[in-house]
Amino acid sequence: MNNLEINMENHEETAEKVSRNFIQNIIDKDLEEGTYHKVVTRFPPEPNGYLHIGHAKSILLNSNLAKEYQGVFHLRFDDTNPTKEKTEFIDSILEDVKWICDDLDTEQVYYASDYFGQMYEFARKLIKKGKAFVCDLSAEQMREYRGTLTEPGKESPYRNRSVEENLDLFERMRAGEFEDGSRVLRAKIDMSSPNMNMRDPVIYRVARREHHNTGDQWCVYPMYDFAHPIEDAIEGVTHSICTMEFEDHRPLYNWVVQELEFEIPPKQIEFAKMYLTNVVTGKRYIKKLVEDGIVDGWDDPRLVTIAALRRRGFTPESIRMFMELSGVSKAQSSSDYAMLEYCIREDLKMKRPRMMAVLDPIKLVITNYPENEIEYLDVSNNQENEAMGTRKVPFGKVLYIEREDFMPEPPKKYFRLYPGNEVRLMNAYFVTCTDYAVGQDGKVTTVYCTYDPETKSGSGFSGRKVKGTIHWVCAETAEKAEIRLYENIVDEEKGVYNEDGTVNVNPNSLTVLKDAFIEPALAEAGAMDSFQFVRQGYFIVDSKDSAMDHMVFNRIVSMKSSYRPK
RNA sequence: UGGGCUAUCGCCAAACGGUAAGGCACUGGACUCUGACUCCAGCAUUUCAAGGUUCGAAUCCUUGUAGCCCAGCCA
Repeated sequence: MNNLEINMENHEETAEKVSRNFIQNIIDKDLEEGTYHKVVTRFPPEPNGYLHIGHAKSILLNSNLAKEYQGVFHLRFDDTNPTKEKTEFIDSILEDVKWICDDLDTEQVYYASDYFGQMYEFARKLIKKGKAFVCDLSAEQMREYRGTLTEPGKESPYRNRSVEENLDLFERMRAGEFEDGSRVLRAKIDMSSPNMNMRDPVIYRVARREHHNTGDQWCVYPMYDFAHPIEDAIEGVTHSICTMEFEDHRPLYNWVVQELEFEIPPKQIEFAKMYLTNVVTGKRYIKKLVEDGIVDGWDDPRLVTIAALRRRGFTPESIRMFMELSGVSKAQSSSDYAMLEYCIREDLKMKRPRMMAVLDPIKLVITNYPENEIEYLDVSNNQENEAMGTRKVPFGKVLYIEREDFMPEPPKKYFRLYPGNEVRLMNAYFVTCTDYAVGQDGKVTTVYCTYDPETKSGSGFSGRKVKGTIHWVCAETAEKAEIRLYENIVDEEKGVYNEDGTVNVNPNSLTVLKDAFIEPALAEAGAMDSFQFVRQGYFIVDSKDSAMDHMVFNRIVSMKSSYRPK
């Protein structure tokens, strides 16, 4: 080993020092002190909607932690409230979680509803300990008894029922003897606690609802605060990582864990939710947009549900990278959408082919190019990754170029085509603009040029340089395509709803370009293939319906451009 | 105005009493057969504010200020 290699090694060691987040610090300490010996984490969605980008943070945080500590990660459906839950959502969540962490297998999937029997017994245990009671107060009465944020609550008149009576009543609740809402089981804690969650919280309610998993087996269902710690304990979860709004629930979580005397008590840790700037992440808002028909469904590419991002062309790798770059903390924060775009650009740029497509075409005629001749140029699929090989691209006398790549009267520092200027046609020849034609509407229709055969791409020509390079597509062989440019649908700076109650929708959230042309090689792509359209950004084949006479592409992200006229 | 939590660059986020990492964004410049990519340079004399302790404070103490969460038989 020579000195250089030694230096490199040292360098790598120092560069490896990556900062650890506060959760890793907690786990490190727990392991060191022997509180736990194996890390078990979980992601516990309620199947009442589709997952969005914010959930991806929780999924990845939990699964990565399990991986890092050679532990186990569970996907657990927190399906304790049948009034809101649907199998449609279970299916979508399963699909999305599998997509985000590609190594999830079915053994890691759990259902809270599978523990209903055990939960019922745990509730009885609480009753026997004198720590829970059946309460006959109505919902409104209970609200009155609860007190306010600044005033303590009053104890329920049913609080001191005997253990026997409570056991009997609870049994009859379960047997279906009482109407929905007529009685609940409550934990007996402290009505004067400054923490509202500790004021004798409801832990079981009566609800005659068909459950997607247990059918009509139950008519009493446990509440989150009671069920969750039990679910964690049953599964051996060590670190129950949730979002900040549950911080006030931690004392109750710990109360349940303690009163039920679990051998290895799970520990709840809270972190701040991920918000994205100018994007709707609230589940109820997304739900409303779907229900109101403002978007086409939960996977409409203008949303940031996982399904929508997937359809828009984001890769799981890009989402993972985004979460890694974002970090974890307890401070309320909102990540910049630009960072997500950076991640998908970064992920795609080396691994997807770069092809030519013209989104807003005008014709370019090469006056000195032979009539009816088509030549096939060798073009690299990705100049930065030669392993991606080459392809043949047809070239002829008549081409399409981008409307914005020609200006009759160019502003200063415009490097593209204008009368008298010479530019490179990418992967082909230099052309000089000699003339142009304008249609009745005053818009340019055709640009006339001459080309210089000596300047052919790959010929090594170095006689002169040009400032601009533009892309093109051969008119005779080009295929037609439809391009959809999606923007995130709602501008949250203005709020999701306007004052009159209408949804504040970005009117330009979807732009459809119907007259785009793509090079022939692109026409062979299958649905969900992604490409970089040279100088246009990254696109994904969204639809290739044989009934249509063209392909449909969605834009993932546009490219940066440092040219801004005026 | 009860309780809980948070406050470090436009946006995330490190720093754990020893003299403010990094990424995104942005701005210059170099390179260029993509005005992309890449590269190089610049971007917090200061950590919500004011006091205090200390040789030394983003870190400890005091007093304020601002934001978020909690009064579902939702999760």
